[in-house]
Amino acid sequence: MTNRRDAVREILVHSEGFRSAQDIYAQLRADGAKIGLTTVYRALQALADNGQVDMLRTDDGESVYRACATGTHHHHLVCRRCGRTVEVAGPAVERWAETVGAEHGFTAITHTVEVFGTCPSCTAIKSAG
Amino acid sequence: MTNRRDAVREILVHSEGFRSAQDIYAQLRADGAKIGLTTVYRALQALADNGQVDMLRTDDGESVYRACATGTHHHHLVCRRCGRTVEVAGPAVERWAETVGAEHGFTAITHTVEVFGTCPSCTAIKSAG
DNA sequence: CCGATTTTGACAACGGTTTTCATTTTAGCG
DNA sequence: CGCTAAAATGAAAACCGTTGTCAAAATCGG
Repeated sequence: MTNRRDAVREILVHSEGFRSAQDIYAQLRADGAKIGLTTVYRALQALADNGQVDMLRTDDGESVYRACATGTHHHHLVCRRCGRTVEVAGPAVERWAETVGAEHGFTAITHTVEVFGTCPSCTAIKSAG
Repeated sequence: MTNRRDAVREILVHSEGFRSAQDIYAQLRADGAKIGLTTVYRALQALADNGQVDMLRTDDGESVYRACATGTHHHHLVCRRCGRTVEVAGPAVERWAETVGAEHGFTAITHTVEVFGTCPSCTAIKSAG
């Protein structure tokens, strides 16, 4: 049943930024849920297939997930210090990706775009410290 | 000594697109080189640290490397079938990234942009087979 | 309640990467 | 050249996130 899957999604919905599978699993167990790591992975995959969560790879190859507002295509602006995430729509990038692909005769264009930066709060902290 | 490291770089310099460590290792061995996988990894890390090669993660978490023409900032259009790579400059994306970052008060903006598609040759193959 | 189907989860397997550590190679020096 | 210290090398083990296996448990349909 989808009990466990909902539990997994709940975690994501109530999370600020991206979470890893292991991370979610740990929190679920800490919350007292009886769930296995395998099921967390399966739930995450199902959710990602459904477009209910976004998935991306961190620089060290770990998959991280985030519940997104809609199934609409969008990108992320992620604070590299606190992990805070803002969803950003980028018609310009979509078009650019399509264009450069087409210019070189490529078809079935997809693209990954992630923007990293330091958010306002963390910028303040940094300059203070 | 940097003998092995040069061998690794040679492979990359003479390669069209991104290559994986294991891939490079296999070619080196096929070429008759006496080199270990460990050394290939170490060479690749050193090269990447030096900025002599670009490194990125594929969607399935594998690290792939490529010798780049210059240290100039650019992106890649990668054929998801044969791995053929085209370097593309994208002033539009650069500006877009800066803009969305700034809009949300983020500083020290960086971005990762990779475009994937099926190259002309592979598109032909696909429709043929 | 009963059997069929799906879901679950402990555990093993997998695959790429990194570490370990003993051996080999190189550099410095007389 | 011979010697020693330091660096590089590579085979194998360790790591770690992820995926597969398979038997047990939950759920559905009748």
